[in-house]
Amino acid sequence: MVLLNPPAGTRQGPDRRAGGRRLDADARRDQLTRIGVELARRVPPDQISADEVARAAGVSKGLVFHYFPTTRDLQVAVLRSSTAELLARLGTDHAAAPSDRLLTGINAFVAYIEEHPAGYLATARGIGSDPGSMEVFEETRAGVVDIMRRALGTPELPAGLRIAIRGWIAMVEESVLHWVEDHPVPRDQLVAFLHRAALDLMPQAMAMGAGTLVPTGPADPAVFDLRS
Amino acid sequence: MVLLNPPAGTRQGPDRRAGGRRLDADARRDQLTRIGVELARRVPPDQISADEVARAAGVSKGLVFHYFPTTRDLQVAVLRSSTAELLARLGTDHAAAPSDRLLTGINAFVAYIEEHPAGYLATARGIGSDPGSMEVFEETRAGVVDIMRRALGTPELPAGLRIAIRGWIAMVEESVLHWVEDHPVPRDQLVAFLHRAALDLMPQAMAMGAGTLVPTGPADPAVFDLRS
DNA sequence: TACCTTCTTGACCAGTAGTCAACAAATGGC
DNA sequence: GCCATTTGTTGACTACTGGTCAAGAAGGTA
Repeated sequence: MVLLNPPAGTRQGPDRRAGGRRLDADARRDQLTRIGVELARRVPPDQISADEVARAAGVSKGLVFHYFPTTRDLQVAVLRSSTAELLARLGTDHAAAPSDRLLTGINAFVAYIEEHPAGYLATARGIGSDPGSMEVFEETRAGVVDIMRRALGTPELPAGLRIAIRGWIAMVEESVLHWVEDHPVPRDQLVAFLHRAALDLMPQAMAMGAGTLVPTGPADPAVFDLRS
Repeated sequence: MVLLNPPAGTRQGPDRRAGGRRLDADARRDQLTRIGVELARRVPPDQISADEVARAAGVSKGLVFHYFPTTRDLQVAVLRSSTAELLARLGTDHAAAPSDRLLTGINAFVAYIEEHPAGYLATARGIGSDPGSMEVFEETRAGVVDIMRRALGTPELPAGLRIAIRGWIAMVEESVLHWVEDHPVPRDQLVAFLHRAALDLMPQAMAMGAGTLVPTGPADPAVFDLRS
């Protein structure tokens, strides 16, 4: 019960555990982040604890707090590292035409979610209210918007188009997350639908804020009535 | 320092604070939930603590834990109570035509977010990874889908259409949350865009899973190339 | 060897979620 | 009016976990 701080010299042997060897700062930080990303496949990112990461790495909890001042910082680093991979996979295929690059991107996104369904669900919805995590979310979504901007070949996006692109990205995310639960329609039809949706929505989105109110093409209210 | 449990009779006076009077179980539970909803306007729902609610209600922390076994249960009750109001506001206007009901619903949603921008952002994205909270999220989204199903006048939705509706809802949410930050386009144009998007997407969605692959209308890949 | 820098440790502390035995306000006979 | 039972309520207590810090070990350098 009486465990007073032993001010000197009561130190046990080296105790070289798995990752316990001395590493330089960057290597250690990377190692801890990697271990966190590993853990995030099983545990939602907002439930990763410094203690857990420390145990998995074979180091002391204090060391983890040395590199990540708060648990949130650790979680944000894990989150950022995870989303970086997704962004990297979406931005390929630079030579093709915009419409084809878009299709490739949608396929890559579906593939990514098929690989880590639980993990992506946790990072997409299990963000929590932490400002740092929300910032990563924002960065990621902005990153996807920027990939689309480059695919479109324009230096900047009109406000209406930017809003529509963000909305469309959310639609893709939600559709795929819901689809992956039980695959109720063929995969290629889902992809085609989302691709087609982008092609249809963007021209109208450009009209937003430009004075003209959705002037292009037909829009028959009756198509929205299944009883007809 | 030595505060041993006084096993008998050391109890101070009645101490009737604001809400400290004896209430029957249902009334007390409702009161605590209401206070939680109040708090949720300032604090993200996943940061509401039993202690805080207890203080605001003028009762002991133990009492809150009597009604809500865990802090999560409290937060989920708050969340559910909040989203119930939103659903109630979206499902009105039963007499109008489907397309008009849709428009009314979009307007109601935009109005709701304009009233509680921070609160909605926190509940939409700050859900966290708690299973209970995710369940409320699912219930809410399913509720909106059902409102649209009734507006369409059909007893059940084809799989492809259900996916598309969920996707469209996510698009509306994301677009409006982004729009409300700085209102870069006129409100009515945003609403018109989202309305038009639904009218355009749903017919194509119905084709999903029905064998035919997006057969209706024009789809020119060139419209997706701003350089043209 | 002595010295310095940098990485690492583990005892400790603080705050908070959750428990529980006891208490008190109503309620219902008698 | 009084006693017994039920049920809402309390607050001291415990357990756990995020975070601190003084001290030490490992490696480099002269």
